[in-house]
Amino acid sequence: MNDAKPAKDRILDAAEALFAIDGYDAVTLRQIAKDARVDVALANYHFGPKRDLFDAVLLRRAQILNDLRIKELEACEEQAAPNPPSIEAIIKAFLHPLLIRPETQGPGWRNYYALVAYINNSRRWGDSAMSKYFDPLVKRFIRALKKSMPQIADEDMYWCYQFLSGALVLSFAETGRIDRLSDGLCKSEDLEAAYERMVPFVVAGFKTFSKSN
Amino acid sequence: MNDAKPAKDRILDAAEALFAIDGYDAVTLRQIAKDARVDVALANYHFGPKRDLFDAVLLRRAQILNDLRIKELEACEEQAAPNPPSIEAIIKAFLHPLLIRPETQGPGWRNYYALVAYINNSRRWGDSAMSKYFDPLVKRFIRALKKSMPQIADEDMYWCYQFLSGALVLSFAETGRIDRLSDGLCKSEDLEAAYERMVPFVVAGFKTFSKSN
DNA sequence: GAGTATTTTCAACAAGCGTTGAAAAGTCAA
DNA sequence: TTGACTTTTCAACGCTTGTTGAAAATACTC
Repeated sequence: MNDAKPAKDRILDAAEALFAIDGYDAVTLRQIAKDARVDVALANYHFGPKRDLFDAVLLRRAQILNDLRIKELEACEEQAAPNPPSIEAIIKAFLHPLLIRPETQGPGWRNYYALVAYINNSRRWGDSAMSKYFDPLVKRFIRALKKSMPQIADEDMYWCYQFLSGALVLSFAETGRIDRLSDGLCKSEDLEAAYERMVPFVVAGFKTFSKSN
Repeated sequence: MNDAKPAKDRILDAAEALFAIDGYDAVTLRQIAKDARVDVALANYHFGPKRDLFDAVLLRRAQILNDLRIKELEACEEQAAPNPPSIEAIIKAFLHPLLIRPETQGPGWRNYYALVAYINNSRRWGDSAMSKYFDPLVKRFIRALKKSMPQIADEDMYWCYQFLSGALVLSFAETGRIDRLSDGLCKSEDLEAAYERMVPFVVAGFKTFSKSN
């Protein structure tokens, strides 16, 4: 909510923060406009109807995140060449860019992750703009994983990714659930803690299916 | 939508189906009433305000499901006594009752799972009626897991449950994502397929942290 | 079958919604 | 300073929302 930012960005920021908590329908353009210190009509002027504003919020960060992921994947592939990289290296390339770093700073990214959780777990937004945007990236990672696990059955691979996706998306949404369950011992905001444990957890899961039987 | 059912149940069924797809705010009482073939005002008469109807939908099945889970957990504990049960047995006791069985038949349960995904991944509904209802059960399972993994650190245990929760909830929500990613090879509706793979996946994940280091 | 309770419908309320067209303010080049 | 263009505000539109109080219909008891 920086005054220096142009109104268009302030609208995106406000929309992102509100959508992240309450979802699409509970948020009104008037709330967004108020938080952005802007008239209601301006959102429509810049982004068109409400649904298009929602898509704009989603797409703003998708490119940045996926570029980072692809870069890390290619780096670990080059490093391991001519062999395929380890499963762990691929999983890390997928998860590591989500950690808040110089490239991905500020509360906006955290709100964005909550929004991804909202989309990912919904039946309604399955074919939203973001899903279309993420699918190619995910397929790219699954191809890489298959090279490192030639014995795995295709069905097993897709289900394993589903589990990874569910674990990841819930953990980065910062719902506060783990704080409540653990009586404050674990913190939802501690994405590093989630990352450190998620890597060995899902790598072990994938490896269960990479062994021949 | 059986005519034989009392109107109160028809309202709950219709609300469940609509909330499962579109979430709380996108659904109107008029849609619910229409699907239940009932006047709008009747929902308010039976359940009070909209929010209370939502809670009623959530709580209707929570008790049934959690009773089944506790029963399976106690059964496997008895069978293993005086030793603690295996991790796999505990995980199965947690997951197995979710499969559609004589006790849990019909589309209502599938809609309910989608609703759980909606709640579980949201910041907004963290302290909803359902969360309060599920927490004691989850704590009971975590206690059981700790007995079977005395070496595990508490933080690791909670994060592992978080991953389990995310994987489970996404997979049973039947979002259609895996169908799209796998070009139809995997089916969201195939909860048995999800279950069969989820058990070894998360058991391997938990075991990563049960070994001393 | 009269009379009481419960359930269901009807009609309407105030409030808030997304959207829009025209007016105002601001920006910038010549 | 003018004039063209973009950005922002203003005021209002038609519509839908959740909720409500009274009337009608149904169910139940004696």
